[in-house]
Amino acid sequence: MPQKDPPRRSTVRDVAVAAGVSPGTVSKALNRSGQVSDETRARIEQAARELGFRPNELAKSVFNRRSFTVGMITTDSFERFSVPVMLGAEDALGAGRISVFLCDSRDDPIRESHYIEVLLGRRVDGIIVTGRSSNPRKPISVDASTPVVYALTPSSDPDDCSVVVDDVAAGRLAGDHLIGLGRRRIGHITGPSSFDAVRRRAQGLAHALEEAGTTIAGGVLAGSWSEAWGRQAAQILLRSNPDIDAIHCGSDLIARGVTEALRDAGRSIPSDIALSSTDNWQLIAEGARPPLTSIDMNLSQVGQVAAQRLLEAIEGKSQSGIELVTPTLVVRASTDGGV
Amino acid sequence: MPQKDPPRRSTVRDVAVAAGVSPGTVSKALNRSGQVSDETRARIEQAARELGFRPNELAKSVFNRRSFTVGMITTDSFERFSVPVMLGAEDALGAGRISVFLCDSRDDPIRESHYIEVLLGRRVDGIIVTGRSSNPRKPISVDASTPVVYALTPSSDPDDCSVVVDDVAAGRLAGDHLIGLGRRRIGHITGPSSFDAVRRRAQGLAHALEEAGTTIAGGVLAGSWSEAWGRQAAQILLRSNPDIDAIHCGSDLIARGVTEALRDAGRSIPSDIALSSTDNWQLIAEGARPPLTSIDMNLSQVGQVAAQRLLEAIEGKSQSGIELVTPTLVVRASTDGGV
DNA sequence: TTGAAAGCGCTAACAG
DNA sequence: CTGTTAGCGCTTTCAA
Repeated sequence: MPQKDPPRRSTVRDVAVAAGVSPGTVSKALNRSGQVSDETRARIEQAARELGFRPNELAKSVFNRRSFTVGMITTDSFERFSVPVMLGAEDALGAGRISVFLCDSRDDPIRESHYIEVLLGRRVDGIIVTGRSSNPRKPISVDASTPVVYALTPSSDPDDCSVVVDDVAAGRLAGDHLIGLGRRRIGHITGPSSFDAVRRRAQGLAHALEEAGTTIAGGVLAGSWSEAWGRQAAQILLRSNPDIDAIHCGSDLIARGVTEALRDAGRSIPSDIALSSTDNWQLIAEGARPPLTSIDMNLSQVGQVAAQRLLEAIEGKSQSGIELVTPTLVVRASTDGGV
Repeated sequence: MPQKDPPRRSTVRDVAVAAGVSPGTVSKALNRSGQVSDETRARIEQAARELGFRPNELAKSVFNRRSFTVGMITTDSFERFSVPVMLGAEDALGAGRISVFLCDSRDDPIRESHYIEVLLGRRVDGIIVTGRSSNPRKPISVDASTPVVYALTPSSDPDDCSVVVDDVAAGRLAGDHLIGLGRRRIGHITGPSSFDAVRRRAQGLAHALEEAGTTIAGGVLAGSWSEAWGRQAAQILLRSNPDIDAIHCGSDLIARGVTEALRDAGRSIPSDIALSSTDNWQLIAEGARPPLTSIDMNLSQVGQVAAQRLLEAIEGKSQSGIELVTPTLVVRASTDGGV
């Protein structure tokens, strides 16, 4: 009879003896299953309260073969992008009384597979995989009975279920907005062209401009995600296309750099040049001079939808393919001189 | 005989029949406990591999009364501050093969106590509570057998174990640095004085200046954590103390605002005015013109130490009181004209 | 060296 | 309405 040193908490049996009934009856009373007389139930609940009884969910899980637990693996240390996704997912899952295991793989395949082993050992009901970039990734390998949903970073296997941001729509949204303001000579300064997101956003922007009979002024200026690149690219653009009347940026940080270069060049925002960007990173967008109009990628919605799909898959109704979440335009002073 | 629909994975018993031995022997062989002949062990491992057997940690936990799982509760949605703490903790715990449950209470007491219930039900071995501010908080209520460590935001009960950043040292570090550069007329622009961190940092700065025979020029300018306040306060300071030769800021964002105001005023950094700040938020500090010297609060170390203390408490060696983590100075161009 | 049996904490089936 | 029994998956005495 092994007796361990860890804390011995009160059990169903303890409650049973305290209430003078059998363990089975305690279970029924506390779970409102089966038929128990009000009088007995009251006595049991009383005893449970006095003993500070809290049912052991682990034991239930063993019995139910269901842990009400999911794993969330990120490759990017939950930086700016995956945090909102993760919170959205946690939110949606919490409502279904499911807890989330946090795993930061740091983009290391060894760590990642280690985490997968651990999660499977803990019998998670499913796994959400998230990352930074929207470039597809190799699917993780788990036994077929554990559902997996990819968020933000899709799986390269089209049979998997992925939920990502609609980058084309993001570009188009910005384009339509600037066009709607009457601008026609619109530049685009963005991140490295190795990112699918960069290419798709540019594509969406180009489509919007095409419909208005124009093209991206100066072409797509792809560089890095930094403020420094924003400053530099803005200078290039002002030199090549001095008559430009709007610029759309691939990130808020880039846009910050652009605001500075424009100020240095004596161009005012938005009257001379309207400026929009992507991410809607509040602290950055609102702190800029002027505050930035930005495309919100609705990352927490990505997380919520991913969680939703995972729940469905756990229930046996699994989807496959890539689901797109639509971004939203947030207008601020950098395109809105009116207010 | 309840037969559930959830996936039936292979069990010790399955491996046992496949290998033609008893379950007990499988357990011994796989855990390298007890004595098993090499030949039998090989056969068992072979069978386990073929069946894709993975031990059910939940069942082990029930037996061991130890889940190798901890809960992490944050009040601030894992924003900029608690993310590094959480990652540091996850790192330290992962090494001990402990998984982390993520709980975002959003500063809502109802949600918080709900999460605590859930965590205790899942029989976590311990709980880490973290938040945004360094102001003490009311301790969470759990049964005495579940250890709790507070990170970043200390418990108001001195008998609890808390791990926080040393704000006084942060202020002193900045002061010593600026003094070391030969500056003597040093201003301080910081966040709301309702934050303990704000008051303690100012205090540390003041001490450093005192030792050099000076005081904070213009007094402590306490406002908000925004860039806008940084801009505004810098203007105030330039007016009241035009001969100022250094400014220390309570956050990188505030410092960003200050850089702009100084540029507008035609003061150059660092030759006219040296500028230092707090947080070392890399993206922000490095993107500034010039890049900002900043005090790194070593948040991930806070998380690591908290995890360490929690592990000790789980082993029965619990500490109490507040432990301070020392910040680090990161020098960049805003105080270093030399390079 | 191996197997049989009992138990971790909980629940469901079946009697009474 | 309540108690008994068996079993979730695993481990650990204790015999053989």
